[in-house]
Amino acid sequence: MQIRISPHDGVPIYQQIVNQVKYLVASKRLVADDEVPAIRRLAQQLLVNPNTVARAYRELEAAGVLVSKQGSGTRVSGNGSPYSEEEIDRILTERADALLVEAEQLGVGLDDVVRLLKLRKRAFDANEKEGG
Amino acid sequence: MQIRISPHDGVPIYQQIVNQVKYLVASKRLVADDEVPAIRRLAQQLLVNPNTVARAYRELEAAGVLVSKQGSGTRVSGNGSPYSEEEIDRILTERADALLVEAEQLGVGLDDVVRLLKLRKRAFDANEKEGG
DNA sequence: CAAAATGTATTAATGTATTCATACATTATT
DNA sequence: AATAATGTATGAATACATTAATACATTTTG
Repeated sequence: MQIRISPHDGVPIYQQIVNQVKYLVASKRLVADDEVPAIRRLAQQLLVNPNTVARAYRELEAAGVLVSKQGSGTRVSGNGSPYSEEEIDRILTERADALLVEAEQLGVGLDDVVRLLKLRKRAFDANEKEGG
Repeated sequence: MQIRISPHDGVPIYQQIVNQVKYLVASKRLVADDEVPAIRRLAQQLLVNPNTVARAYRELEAAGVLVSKQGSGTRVSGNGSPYSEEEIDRILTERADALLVEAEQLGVGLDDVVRLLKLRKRAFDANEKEGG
């Protein structure tokens, strides 16, 4: 699994792992039932303590991205997120508000924000079949 | 100044103050040259240590939102953000990507995200003349 | 059944962030 | 000038987050 961490980036290692796995799933590089590396194996690959990877996997499981089974391994979840419609709306509204305030503060209008969002979405989708 | 903090919300007090002042400015409840409460006064109002408010004001000054002058007071800045076009683009791109990954993860498509964003923007603008 | 691989749980060590106590410097006010 | 108001700076106490060390439980594999 292609993951790169920056040990002194300010953002915690386990969080970097979470973000990148989410990205891999969102961009279809990882799909349902794909197996992810064993905790100890990824830990060795990243030169990091196994507990750090375990924590990342645990959070990803809580987010509905992965499913772990003791003795067996960890795989990409087939189901969607474990959140209710209401929770999803609350989460996204919160993020949307933060983005709007930030943009306003930086002098960027709604139209430009929407434009940027669509641009990034395209860049995102373009990556679906590449890489590996 | 209407600010409410939740001391044990998980998010730091100084950060809550920063967020809310940014919100007040973004929604035009505070405009250029408006004076904000003195550090000690807001601290007393919020039942918080003056240094906590001082830190919030310091960060807001670094973000170009406020301007402090020793002995005089603190006011809303007239100028825009202190960031270059390049930095603004980098900041917003980062946030946009995070939002897209989150939405994808939650099973929400681009169209719905854009719809939500426009909805929130309207709710935002509707508040410009109210409150106080 | 035994061994090896996997995830899980508990506790401790360490680093970082947050808040506070206190003193200082500058400006406005009288 | 004196006083009071303001923001600024420094160091310590405390709390929190992150990572690590170690042991445990479950499942697979032979």
